Amino acid sequence: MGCVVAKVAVSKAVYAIDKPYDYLVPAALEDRLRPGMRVLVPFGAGNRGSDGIVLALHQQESGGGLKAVTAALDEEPVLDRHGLQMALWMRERYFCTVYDAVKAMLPAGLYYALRDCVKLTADREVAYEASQGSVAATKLVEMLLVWDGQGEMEQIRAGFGPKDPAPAIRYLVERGAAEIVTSAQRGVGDKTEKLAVLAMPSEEAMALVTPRRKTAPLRYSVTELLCQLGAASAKELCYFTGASMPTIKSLEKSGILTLEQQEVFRRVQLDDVPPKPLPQLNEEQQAALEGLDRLCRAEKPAVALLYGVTGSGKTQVYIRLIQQVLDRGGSAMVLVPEIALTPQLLRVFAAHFGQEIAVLHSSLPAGERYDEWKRARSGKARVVIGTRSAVFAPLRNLSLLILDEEQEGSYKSENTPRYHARDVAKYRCVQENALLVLGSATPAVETMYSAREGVYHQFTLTQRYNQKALPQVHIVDLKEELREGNGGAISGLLAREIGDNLTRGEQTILLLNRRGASRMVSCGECGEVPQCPRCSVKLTYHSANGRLMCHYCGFSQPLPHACPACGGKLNFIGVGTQRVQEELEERFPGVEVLRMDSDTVTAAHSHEKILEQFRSGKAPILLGTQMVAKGLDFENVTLVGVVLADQSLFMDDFRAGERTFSLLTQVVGRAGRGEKTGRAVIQTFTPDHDVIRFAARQDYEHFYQQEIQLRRLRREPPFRDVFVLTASGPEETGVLRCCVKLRQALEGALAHLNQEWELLGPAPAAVAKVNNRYRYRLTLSTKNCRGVRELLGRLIAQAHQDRENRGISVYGDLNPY
DNA sequence: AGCACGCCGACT
DNA sequence: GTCGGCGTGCTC
Repeated sequence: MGCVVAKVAVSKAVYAIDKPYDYLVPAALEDRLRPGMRVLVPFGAGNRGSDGIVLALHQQESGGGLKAVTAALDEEPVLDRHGLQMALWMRERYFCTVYDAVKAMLPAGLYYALRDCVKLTADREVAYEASQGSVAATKLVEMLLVWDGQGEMEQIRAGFGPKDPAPAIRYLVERGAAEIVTSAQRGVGDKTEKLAVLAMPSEEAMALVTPRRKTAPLRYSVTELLCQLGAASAKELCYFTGASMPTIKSLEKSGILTLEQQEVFRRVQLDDVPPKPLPQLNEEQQAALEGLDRLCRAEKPAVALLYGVTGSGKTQVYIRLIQQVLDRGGSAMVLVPEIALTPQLLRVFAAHFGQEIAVLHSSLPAGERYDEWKRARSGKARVVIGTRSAVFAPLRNLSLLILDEEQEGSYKSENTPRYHARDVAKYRCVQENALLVLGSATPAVETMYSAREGVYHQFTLTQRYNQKALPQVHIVDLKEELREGNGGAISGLLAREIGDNLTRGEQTILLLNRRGASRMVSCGECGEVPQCPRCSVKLTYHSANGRLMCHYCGFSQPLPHACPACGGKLNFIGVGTQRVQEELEERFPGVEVLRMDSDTVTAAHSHEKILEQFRSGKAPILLGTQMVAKGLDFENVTLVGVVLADQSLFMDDFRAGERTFSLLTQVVGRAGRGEKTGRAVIQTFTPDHDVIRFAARQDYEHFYQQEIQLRRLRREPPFRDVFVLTASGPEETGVLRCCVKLRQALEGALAHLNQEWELLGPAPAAVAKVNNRYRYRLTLSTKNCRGVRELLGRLIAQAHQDRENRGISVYGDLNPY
């Protein structure tokens, strides 16, 4: 007698034991179940429910000893053959489980939150009867009766406190008084922002929390703040008071506030955008279009670099190219960096493709994201535009994939699976025989290298839009400024230029590198700088809420009145945007300075609103971090100032030069987009640094020449790949021991490797401790090949299973930074 | 990682 | 004599 067996990638299987597990398909599901559908299966000794995805189905003589699939979670496959293949590819390349990859590929709205519940199967008396003999079981019965006979595992754990409820549950289950059920419910996830609204008159609310002000200070502070505001996002409440989500939740339970779903990213209305005729192209653009279109129609997949200086009209080429793809019945995808996905950009595309567009963005509300995903899958939308994760969008007949600003770091995921959208895009284009277009004014060194080597096709746009000259750039030596007694953030020259702009009624953009934008406090007496108790970083001061905060773990505390160590007076150090703003207001009294950084960008004051305010010309100066450098086209901006160019230059990673060059080039290009010629001022402590000089001249060619030589010399990408293995755990010695062991195992295995390699470490990570976990890393530089990936995968799994490594987690990352 | 099975000390 | 401590070993 034959039976159907499903190979399933299981969610609860961690990396070390991740493999396809065989499950019997019950007769009732035999006709319905297909590969790519998610299922609910029992897993582990406790047969707890786990979700999984069917990788394959096959006939087998007997299914002896196999467990059976509990239920199908989908009506239709959520991944096709290519999708499943890609998940397997991601596992090998990014050292994640197959299901981790699957989760990254599916929209959050489709994600099932699995809840284990304990359900009483007997009535009140019988249940009590059965629980006789175990105090804990009796307590559990009482708890469950209060909750109408059923309770979630989380609730029960909370109710039991430090005691483990598992034995009590087993006790009842064995006696047939209860059962464990796993329910799959579409989870909304915590991605969407919750809006807290005061649920009663403020006097009443305050009366409720005031008596316990001493014992529950956070509840008090949150309520107090909410009374003032009436409504605020839960995130903001936490930010300003230092509370965390449980506090808010408990206030909700007490009926003091209610939580409502709020859309983080308002779905941009694209219905009312008037259609536009196709853009006219100049000769260069036309040549690029024709070349790209030829590649797109070719039998074989290809990669092309569209290298065009800022303002050379890459977008027009994209639009024409997409139109031709649509005319042939294909579909296309445009990926942009996180910060570049603005309503303006969406409108440009909507003007040409209208309802054919689906927008996929990680901060879209889960429901809408799911809708857009479905529109793409059904073929209703044939142009997907989105950020990193949109690379997985279920488009059919994909024939063109555009990665704009391909050098941007936001294409690399910093969480499991640590994929790079460029790599995934490349893989996908090969799978589906599509053309991959990498667009950039400052391509990643690896990309340009491939283009020069003839691996990628290259198309170049050299002419700036309406033939505008590049801005005049001045480099200011801040050492010189210091010698002349100006220790402020704004040099004499920059101040004069700003002054000129003010009198002329023209606008100025000032950029502060994020790394330098943090502001710390330091004791004037003993020099102490308050540090995060859980992480090895200094706390940074946020004036918006008057607190010292940790950017790594979210810890925060009110700014102390005096030094906690010696009682001395605290001074502010570091040049933050706030500090520059103050300095500007001093120098130019009465002039409005718009500030844009992660502090000022909140639910109420979005990115877009600030930019709109600036665009309308109300404020003469816009000051901000990286976000001001990207894709802003303002007619009236004639001056760009880089307050401090050095910060990103002296990081200890090989991409520092490339990133600095790209950032400076982009921001300098922001000056003079309109009729008037622009100027730029770059302030730096290292005015002779080549990267800064090349960027000032917008000279990518020489920057590239120098950088590629350096990379060759140092054996960095593209000549080799970098694998970083990071171990983290609560005890430093254990983590270190784990790394040393890993290193030894690696060295042994690498000895037989038939290619060059170099192994560094263990060394503490740049931030050695995060959330009370110490982090050490090994760095292996060698050419990325299957052998190395398999070796590393094996070693990570091994480390995971090592008894000595309890509590330590190890992960691998390919070409991080 | 979880979770069960299994073998030793503090209580009814 | 049992409840419950945490030391090994497996997960279809």
